[in-house]
Amino acid sequence: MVSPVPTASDFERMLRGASLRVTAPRMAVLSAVHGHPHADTDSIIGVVRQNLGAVSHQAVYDVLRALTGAGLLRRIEPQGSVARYEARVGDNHHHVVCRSCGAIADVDCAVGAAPCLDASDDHGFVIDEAEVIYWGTCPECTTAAKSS
Amino acid sequence: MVSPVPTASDFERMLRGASLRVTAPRMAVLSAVHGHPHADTDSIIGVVRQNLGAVSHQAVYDVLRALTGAGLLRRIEPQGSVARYEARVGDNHHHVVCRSCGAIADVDCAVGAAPCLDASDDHGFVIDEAEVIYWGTCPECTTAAKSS
DNA sequence: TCGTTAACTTGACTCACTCCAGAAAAGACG
DNA sequence: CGTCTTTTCTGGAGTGAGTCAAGTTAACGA
Repeated sequence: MVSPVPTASDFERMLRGASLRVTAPRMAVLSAVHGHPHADTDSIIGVVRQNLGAVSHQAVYDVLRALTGAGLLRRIEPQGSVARYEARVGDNHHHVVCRSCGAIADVDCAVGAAPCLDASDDHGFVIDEAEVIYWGTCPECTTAAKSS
Repeated sequence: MVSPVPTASDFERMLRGASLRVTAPRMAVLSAVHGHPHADTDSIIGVVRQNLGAVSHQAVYDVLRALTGAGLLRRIEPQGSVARYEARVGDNHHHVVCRSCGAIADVDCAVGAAPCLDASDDHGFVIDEAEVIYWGTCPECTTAAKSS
């Protein structure tokens, strides 16, 4: 794992490690996602443009797909929400989603280290990943609901 | 639980039980979803039209939403797929999705009865449901990959 | 420095899904 | 059974995330 706040050269190293060309849009996207976990594509475009000026939305979509494919980012899309991206990859962690405000938080896996990778092995599928989404209410919304 | 192959009167009972009016489109949608688990909206529209003749897509969307809200259907939408509906509700079960062909199968929960409802209780969220999606390769695609 | 090839720009387009207003049907009540 | 109220259905237009395609630009290895 790189340092908690990766620098430009960290990003560059990541890109080269994945045999991807190092370009300004890619650096900016990588940085934006590291700085704004669980951001949707639109927010990322916003952040990237703040840093770089004009970047086409298409470029951001391409970069996000390339980085996701290379394993540098992870794409999550809870029901009823648009696609979101996060930079925490490689560790098997999951998410809690607030039903009322859509907030997302990371949760480490409950059942040990590589926990939920065993289904009751049905149907002959070869399972390589288990994705868990917890649905609930975040502290803010819980408080708001109580006081009403 | 009703019989494995619910009849029209079962559907009617379900609708009335949910204080929903009994209409032909609703019956047809309910029957279509029971007969085609994990079908997407478009397929459902197709099946409904085969049985009823002309039905607006809007009606089907409305019905699906009403039935989902009433708890008679469950909506699932794995990443990269459009919304799908299934009739198995009430029991906490999960899904395996094939990465290559998108096939979906039901899986009972691995870790006991109401299993994964405990996250490592982070962030003060009040969790009411855990949704698990297993990603992997279905038997057909596994075979196809091996023989290539 | 040059050529190759991947990456970016622009702009049109697709497709699932939603919104709206009016017409029709279902259920309740006398 | 007939009328009234409420809910649902129809048809058509609209929205918005995401994609496709063609052409230009820039990264990087030789």
